[in-house]
Amino acid sequence: MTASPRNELRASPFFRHLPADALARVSPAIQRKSYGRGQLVFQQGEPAGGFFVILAGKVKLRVCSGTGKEQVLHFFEAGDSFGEAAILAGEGYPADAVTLSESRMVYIPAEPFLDEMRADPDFAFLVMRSMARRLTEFAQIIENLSTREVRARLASYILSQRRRGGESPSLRLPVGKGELACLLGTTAESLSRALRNLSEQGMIRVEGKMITVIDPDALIELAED
Amino acid sequence: MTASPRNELRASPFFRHLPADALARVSPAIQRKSYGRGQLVFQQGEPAGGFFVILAGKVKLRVCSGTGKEQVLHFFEAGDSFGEAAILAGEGYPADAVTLSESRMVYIPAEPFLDEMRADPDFAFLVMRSMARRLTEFAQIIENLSTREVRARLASYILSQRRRGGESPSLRLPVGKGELACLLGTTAESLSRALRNLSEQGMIRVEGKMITVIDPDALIELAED
DNA sequence: GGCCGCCCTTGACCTGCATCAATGCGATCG
DNA sequence: CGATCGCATTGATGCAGGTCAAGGGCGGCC
Repeated sequence: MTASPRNELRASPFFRHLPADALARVSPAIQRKSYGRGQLVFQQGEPAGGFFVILAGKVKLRVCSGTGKEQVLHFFEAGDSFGEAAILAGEGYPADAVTLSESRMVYIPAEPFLDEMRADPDFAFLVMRSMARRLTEFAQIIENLSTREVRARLASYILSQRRRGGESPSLRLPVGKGELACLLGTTAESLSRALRNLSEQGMIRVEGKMITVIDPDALIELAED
Repeated sequence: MTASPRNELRASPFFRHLPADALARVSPAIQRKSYGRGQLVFQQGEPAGGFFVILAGKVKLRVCSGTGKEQVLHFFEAGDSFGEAAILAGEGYPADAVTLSESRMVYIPAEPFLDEMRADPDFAFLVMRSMARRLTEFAQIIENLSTREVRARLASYILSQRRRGGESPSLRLPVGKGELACLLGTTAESLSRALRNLSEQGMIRVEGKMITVIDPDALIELAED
């Protein structure tokens, strides 16, 4: 269990590249944390005292309205980190983080993190790049939510997953359909109908969590709206 | 015209704090650019070779769907900078930038910008903070678009503008109502109806671009959804 | 002052999608 | 091996808000 935190940290892109002495500097400050499924890691508005690296499990970042409607911003899995931006903004976490499964993580307090960035420009650039990417990702979400209908968002999501999977025609949904609906800004019911529709049109085949792309060009056209 | 680019740069938060020698280092690389109203500064997907600081004028950052529906991400004005994140992400600009009025700006190429960040950690932190803030702002937009109805988004916008204006009860819209509608993810027609509705409910008073908040508590309740 | 063009408003209509409610269908467990 | 729980599907209905079309106000400009 407490065996080798450092080796585990190496699994995160944020730490993989760190020179050994840097890792040694931050190591003493970090804490290990375990969560059950569906637990709140932090909450929107809570002061951001540190960030998290996932060793095992899945986490969603989400915002909620007063009436309970939920919108997922991002799904994280083992090796990912989240919460860094909140430290830099200095305004409290802008969203909730909730585990989707039993998870183990490390918590890195703000101070050693900021010190390390100051000391190591390459590390700082990595953090910046990751933030900048997230920014373009959020811009994508906004574009999808605001300008596209549900079927188009779904098509766009399927295409993006296919790209990540090396253009292989079939892919496995990383989360349940209810959660996916929250990422796409719709409901489980509407997503179900959209999936059926794309199947009927012969663009995809759906078998549980497996989706096979049959007609990529039709999907692309649909996604363009 | 060419009088004193450096003094003008000082108007930007990004450069105000820079030591004189740093400013001297970047100055030779920058270019001044002028735009008419409604011109495209850069386009979604275009490789990001640099970023912009506005000396005079207004600019909107927006995404568009294939069918032409537009969603504004942010309005920028004199002193603001935009496009930095695209350089760091290294993936091309994630949105369009369009002038809302005649504008003068400076263009700073990526290289001297990156060099300066490497050389000056404080500067790098400023950039990071600004990106992190934009990230929380985008999260807000996503929350609004996805989980709130138009009237609630409008209420939320009015309250945020009131905060910026030092809690003064009356505020002036920085842009036309058509543009504002695009920021709120709706149409000019729907925004018009929402404004009338809030007026009828006695929450605000509307006179052209001037909005007076009459019942802040009601607005707050409405914004919570 | 009067004409024109732009932005805003208002009304009537229509549609995409959320909502509600019921059922299906595996997995897990006693 | 049936009972149960979580998740997914399907159908029926209602509504927020987008779209289309027609004025209305106002400032700029000749």
